[in-house]
Amino acid sequence: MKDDSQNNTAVPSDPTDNLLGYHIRRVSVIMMAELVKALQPLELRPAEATVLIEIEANPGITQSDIGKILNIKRANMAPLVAGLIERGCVRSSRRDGRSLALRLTKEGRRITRDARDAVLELEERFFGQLSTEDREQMTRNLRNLWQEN
Amino acid sequence: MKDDSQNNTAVPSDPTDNLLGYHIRRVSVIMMAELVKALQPLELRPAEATVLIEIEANPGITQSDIGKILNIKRANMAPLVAGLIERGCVRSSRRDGRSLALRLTKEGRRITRDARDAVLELEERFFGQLSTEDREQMTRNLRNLWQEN
DNA sequence: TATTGTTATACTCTATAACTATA
DNA sequence: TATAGTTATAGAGTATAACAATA
Repeated sequence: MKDDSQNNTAVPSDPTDNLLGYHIRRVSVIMMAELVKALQPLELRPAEATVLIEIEANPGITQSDIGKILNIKRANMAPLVAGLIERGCVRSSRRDGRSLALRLTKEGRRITRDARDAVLELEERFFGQLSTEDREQMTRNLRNLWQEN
Repeated sequence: MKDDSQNNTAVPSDPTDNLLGYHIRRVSVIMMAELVKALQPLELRPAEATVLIEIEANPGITQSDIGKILNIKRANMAPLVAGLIERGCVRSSRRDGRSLALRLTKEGRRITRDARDAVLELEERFFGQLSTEDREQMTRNLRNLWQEN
């Protein structure tokens, strides 16, 4: 009944319909655009917000370790962190002669709380329609996929 | 037993662990990089391959309609299609004074077949570890998410 | 020798604006 | 007036290379 191999209606065929990768990409693009908008009032970009949240959860973490965790290159971490320091959100101290340990300032904690609220609100708005089971299963599967590849 | 709210081990906490959006993003980035590599031998970029596959499935489709379906702006479709025509993969004919109807050439059909093979091979390599049920459920959920947002 | 941080820079992708021609 | 296509261009994100300082 659902066989449309001899489909002669005017409905255009959609060769991407069964490609999981295609749908991941489309969701990712829309979601990132929404995230940019959600963080705009805080004057934070997604990478900056994620770095702040990572520092908050791991005070004293090294700049290079954050880059490794979040897959941000050293060369791109430098100006990003410099901006956060200049804005008074982060302070850095020498861990040894090379590494910089990062911590949030009071202002940094405030803006990080707002950023996390914005992220969680977007998560709910975007994925709230999914059942808890579907959501947990997708989270588990996707986490495994990127951590293994 | 699994409560680590009083965790005092050296394992760094991971504030992104439960964020579905974060995992979608990480998977998307890795997957797109793999797709770029998989299409490199054909000298196609992901957008070009997707456009070819769309034309193959809908011969005579309009350049602007492809852009609408794949979310590619007119201004970016123009040089993309021009390149495919110059390479002898696509031919365009006037549908009316404004619109261009696109079709694959013989060479275009060959390279499109190779591109689709590469895409499907990557899908299997990347998502093959998922159970059929999980894969279908993710596909369904993600398709709904981007088509509704 | 390898690692950390920094700077400069190039490349890709995507977005906007302006224009022509046609519906 | 709105749509289709084109061109030029700007911006964001990410990549590489080279360098200094330190382990």
